[in-house]
Amino acid sequence: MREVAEAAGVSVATVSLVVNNKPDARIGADARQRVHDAIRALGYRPNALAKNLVSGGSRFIGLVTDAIATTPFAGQIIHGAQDEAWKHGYILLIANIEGNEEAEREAISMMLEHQVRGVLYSTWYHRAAAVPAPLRETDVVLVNCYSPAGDVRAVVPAEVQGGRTATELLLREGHRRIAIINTTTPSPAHDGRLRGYREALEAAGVAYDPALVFNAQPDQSGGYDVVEHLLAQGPTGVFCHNDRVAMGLYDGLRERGLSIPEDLAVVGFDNQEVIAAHLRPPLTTVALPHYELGAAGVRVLLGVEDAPGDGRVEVACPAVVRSSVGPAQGKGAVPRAVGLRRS
Amino acid sequence: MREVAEAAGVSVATVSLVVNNKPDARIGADARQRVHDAIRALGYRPNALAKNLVSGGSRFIGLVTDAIATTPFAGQIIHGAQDEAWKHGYILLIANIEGNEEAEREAISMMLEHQVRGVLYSTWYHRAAAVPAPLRETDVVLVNCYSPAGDVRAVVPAEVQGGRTATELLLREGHRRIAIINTTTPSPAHDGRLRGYREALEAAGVAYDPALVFNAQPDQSGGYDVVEHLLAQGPTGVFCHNDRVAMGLYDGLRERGLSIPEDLAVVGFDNQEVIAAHLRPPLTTVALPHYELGAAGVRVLLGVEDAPGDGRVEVACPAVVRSSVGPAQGKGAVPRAVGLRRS
DNA sequence: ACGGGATGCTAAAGCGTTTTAACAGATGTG
DNA sequence: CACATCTGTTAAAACGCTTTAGCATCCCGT
Repeated sequence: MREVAEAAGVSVATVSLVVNNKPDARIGADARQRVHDAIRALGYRPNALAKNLVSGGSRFIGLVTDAIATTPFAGQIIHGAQDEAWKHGYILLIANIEGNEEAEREAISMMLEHQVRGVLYSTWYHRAAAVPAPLRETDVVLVNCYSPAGDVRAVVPAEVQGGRTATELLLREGHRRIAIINTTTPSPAHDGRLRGYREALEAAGVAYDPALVFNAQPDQSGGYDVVEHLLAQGPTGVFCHNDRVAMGLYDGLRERGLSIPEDLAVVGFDNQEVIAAHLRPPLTTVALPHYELGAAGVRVLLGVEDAPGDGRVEVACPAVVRSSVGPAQGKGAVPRAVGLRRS
Repeated sequence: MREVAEAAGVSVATVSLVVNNKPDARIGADARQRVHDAIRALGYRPNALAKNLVSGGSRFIGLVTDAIATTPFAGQIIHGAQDEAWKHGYILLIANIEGNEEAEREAISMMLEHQVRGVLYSTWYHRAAAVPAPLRETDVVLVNCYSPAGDVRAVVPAEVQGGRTATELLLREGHRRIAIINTTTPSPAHDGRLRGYREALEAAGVAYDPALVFNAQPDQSGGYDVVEHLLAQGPTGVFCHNDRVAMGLYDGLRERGLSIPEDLAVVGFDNQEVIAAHLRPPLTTVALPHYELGAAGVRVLLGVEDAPGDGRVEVACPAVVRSSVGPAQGKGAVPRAVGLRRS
């Protein structure tokens, strides 16, 4: 910068003024021009480090994730956060602490030392999370998790709305005997989606039948193993806890010569691209809004979007309609294959 | 820091010396203790920004990716890079430019302005890439892509070794009539894997039969659509360009009542967890070492691991054995289902 | 008792910016 | 023509730290 100043025959103060294009700076057109020329000639780049030092704060936002690795989802949270941060002139500092307490401490320290504007603390599946104490020193917002004490702002998926949406996908095609394959353990997803399921049923005037509620491991084998019991209840539609369960279900159904959606309409959850979009038939599902979660996280952090009174913002889980749901046929009992195709 | 100095009754210089634990600094035990106490009492944290300013460089490594979004893979590259960077005391600055030229320019500028130690430029699939000019101002290493001019260090997957490995997986179970379902367009993956396939065949003394080489869209539908032609050639094993093609193949085979691996042994490529691990039967495949690519990228950048003469390091693609490959049975023609199961 | 080497600590410069107060010169005003 | 105002520019302090040269002390050997 000093060099630029010399080359342009002005002071560094002037250079700073023109570089930052200060609105109330009175700089002559010619001087301004000379500075620009000098900058170009010398290939000058401002030093962001110094800039931050003097301004007292940085344009960094920290993102700590508990398992960027384990799941394709984490990538979307990062992506959403990164896009949104970028939009506001911020840069993401990411740290991924694979459940390692010490790594977590270090990561947080390093972020604090870099004077981050704030940090996003995210988990790869929706759950309660304890906010590490040092984080209290800065602004924090929880992403895809929440503090049971409710004392920290959080951005989470709207599980009950998602459950409702999934169920409505079936209801609106005339299905009345709708099963749900839930997970085995309580969690925001387990409880919320079940609640949404019941709400949708009630709103549609369909009685809730506990016999139609199944619990299974939330993966392919879980979906595969539950088929027998499921079929025994004669549903015409089923809402699976996630796409992988649906994938297992597809296999089980296929082995029995049953076809989707004719014999059984199935709705998944998560919208895990690789699976959902490419199953045969493509799976109708409800998306977990990971990208939005990340983006909303930085908005809340930056105060662009503000959280309601309780500091908890729920992001909608939108329906993704593909081809695994068709109109309800006949009723009860194990349905048989009938014509009527949907594209 | 000044406050700490006052509280401890020493100068800031002393505090600095203590904090950084300088080896050749002569500080009395008592003064050292007082400084530590003061630090604890005041909850002091060094300001990394200032530290970087004075040291002239930062502990940042930039990572620019072309599509963190599009694929679960990118996440692994980030993860590997982040872990390795962390290990060496570096922090990742990530920017994701969805093919947007301007975003790319800005991202690079911002990294340069932050005095990054260097940058990793990565693509989500293995291909040739042009290095943006401004990047020449710093250290760059290409990850999962390469500069055709060969003037920039690059870390890429070992496609031909991968192709060889995949083929050997089949060969070693006695298969001799092995088909390959490749992509339709030339690319490092297309060419390299085919070459590996031929090398493996040759090494095993099996004649190369062009009729066994198929080209298909590299996704489920591609795999599904090619089944007919494939079966017409009566292979006992097939090497698919990727796991999604294998997934489509599974569907086509199942519809024809054929079973895997008894009627046809199949090997995938990529090791896309969600698919490979959960297909029925679980898919034997060859992994694309994304995590390693990211990690090796920072190692090369930091000079911890040095690239060979041509500046190109190839990372091995390891076999991931699951259950879709069994011993070869009978020979030629469309095989019929036979007992012999593998778990 | 005295010079010399350790030992313990500090003053001050410097890193690359931003920002504020102030100055010199030009221009307008009464 | 003297004064107030603008206009264009700059000097200098500040941001929080590192680092080097140097200043006192103190201890030791003689």
